[in-house]
This record gives sequence, C-alpha cells and structure tokens, in this order.
Amino acid sequence: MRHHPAAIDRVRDAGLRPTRQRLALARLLFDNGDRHVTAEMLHTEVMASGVGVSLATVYNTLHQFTEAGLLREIVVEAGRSYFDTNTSAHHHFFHERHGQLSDIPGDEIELCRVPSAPEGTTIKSVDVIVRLDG
Amino acid sequence: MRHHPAAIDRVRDAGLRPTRQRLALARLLFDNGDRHVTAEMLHTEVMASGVGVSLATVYNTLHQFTEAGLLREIVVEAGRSYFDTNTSAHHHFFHERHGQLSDIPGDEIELCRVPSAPEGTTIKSVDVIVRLDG
DNA sequence: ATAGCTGCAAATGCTTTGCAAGGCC
DNA sequence: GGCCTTGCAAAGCATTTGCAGCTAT
Repeated sequence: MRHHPAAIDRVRDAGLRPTRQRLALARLLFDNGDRHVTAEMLHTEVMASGVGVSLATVYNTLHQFTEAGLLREIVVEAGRSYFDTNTSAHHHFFHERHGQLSDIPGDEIELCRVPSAPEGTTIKSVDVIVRLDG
Repeated sequence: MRHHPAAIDRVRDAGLRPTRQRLALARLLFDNGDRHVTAEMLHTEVMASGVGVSLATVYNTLHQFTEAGLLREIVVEAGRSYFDTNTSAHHHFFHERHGQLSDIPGDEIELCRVPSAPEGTTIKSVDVIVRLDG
C-alpha cells in the first residue's frame, strides 16, 4: 500500500544522504498527504515518534528540502515560517485565531492582471495570503 | 508649506500622547510621502536626526501606529516586518536582492476571483506579494 | 500629589552557524 | 585513512515585556 514515492527515494533524489533523522522527518512530511508545518510542530512530532532530532536539525532539514524543491516555504507572521508539502502553484488561507495555514482550492482564486516585472528584474513568485478572523 | 496633516495631529488623533519620541518618528514617517520601513531602518534614521529613541520604543510605536490605522504591517520574510505608510488597499513588489518593498500601482494587479471565507470566518485582508529576482 | 502612561533594559523565542563526530570512498 | 558531510550546542537577531520614571492633571 504505497501512494507516494517512498521517503527514502525522495531524500536520495534530492541529493541528500538518507540519514536516520532525515528519513524520520521525510516520512512525517510526505507519507500523510499535504501538510503545513512549522519547524516546532515537526520537532514535537518527531520527538513523539521516538526519534531524537534536535530542533536545529529540523530547521536545517526543512531548508534543505525546500532548496531541493520538496517543500515550499510560506511566511505569514514575523518570526514564524510554515513549510508546505504541496509545491505546486497555489495560495493560502491563514486562520489568525488558530495560527493555521490551509490551501485555497485552485479554482477559488485567480489573478486576472499581473504586473510586469520592473526593468531588470524577473518575477520569482506571486504569493497570495487571505487572512481570516474567527 | 504643508502637504499633510501635521505629525502632531496624527499622533493626537490616534489617541496617543504626542511625546518627543513619537513626534520624531511620526515626522520621519509621514512628512515625506509614502514609505516602507523596518524598525531598524527607522531607528537608524531617528538616531541620525539627533533624537534619542531606543529600538524597543521604535517597535512599540510602530505597532501603536499600526493599531491606530496610521500604518500597515507587511510580512515578507521570516524575521522581518515592514511598515507601510500607505494604508489603502494595494499590493507589493519585494525586491529580494535589495530587501526593498515597493507598491504595485493599483491598476497593474487585480484579483478576479476571491474565495469565500470558510464557514464561521471572515476575510480580514488579502495580501499579495510579487517576489522579484535581480 | 498621584494615577496612569511612557520608554527602555533586560528577557524571550525563533533561527542560524561553527565545529566535533560520523560516514563513505 | 582521508575527506567531505552531518547534526547539534551554542550564538545571533528581531521582537516583546516588566517596571522605574516621567507627565499631565
């Protein structure tokens, strides 16, 4: 019963050594569908699963996965980064009360005019965050 | 030669005491057209102008002004907040190379479909950041 | 005089880095 | 064995808070 590429292959394909720590994190991230996690959330989870990984290693690994294109980093609040396992183009709701991030279904939002990049620059990405109260 | 409400009136109207520190900051923010500043940038400026204000007070004041509706806070990177003196609905370019934020002219971007707020929530704001390379 | 607000030193908490330990050829 | 990589302790920063001091009445 395998619905996704195995965690070990994802790590290897990213050009990273499949260490015990990275595998534990990759399994938590990729074996359970789309997820939006902070470093702290993931650290709590991995410790609960019985694998000792320091918070610093969680940060380093999240950034390595992001650079390798396995994750997307989303900034919603000063001093807190979220990492999204869905790397395709899409946008987000941010529930301020619960500090939770969720995907906006692709057909519910659309930009009909996008500005041209100013002279000498290129557009790297367009991030839309819909902030929710309540 | 006065083009804007005087800084002292803005501070008073916000229900804040017009102290020496707040006035110095308000002048720098509001007497020179639209601005995008970080706490640190504003602190450097105010010190250079010869008024002693601690960085903590700059932060506190920026947040007080934001709550009073004089400023809008924009989060672009984990660990860095910008404050925009233009509080009307508009969106932003973020120049990653220089760490600079600038307004996108209102007619150059448009959302044609906006998602409805999930059950039991209301949309507080929609923030669009176009990230630029180069 | 005094009640409440202000502004800052010190604390907090998220994130990054420098290096000792470990793995691979 | 030698060299590159890894993972974490300790350091670094942006931001917040608790309280001594000031201000307006």
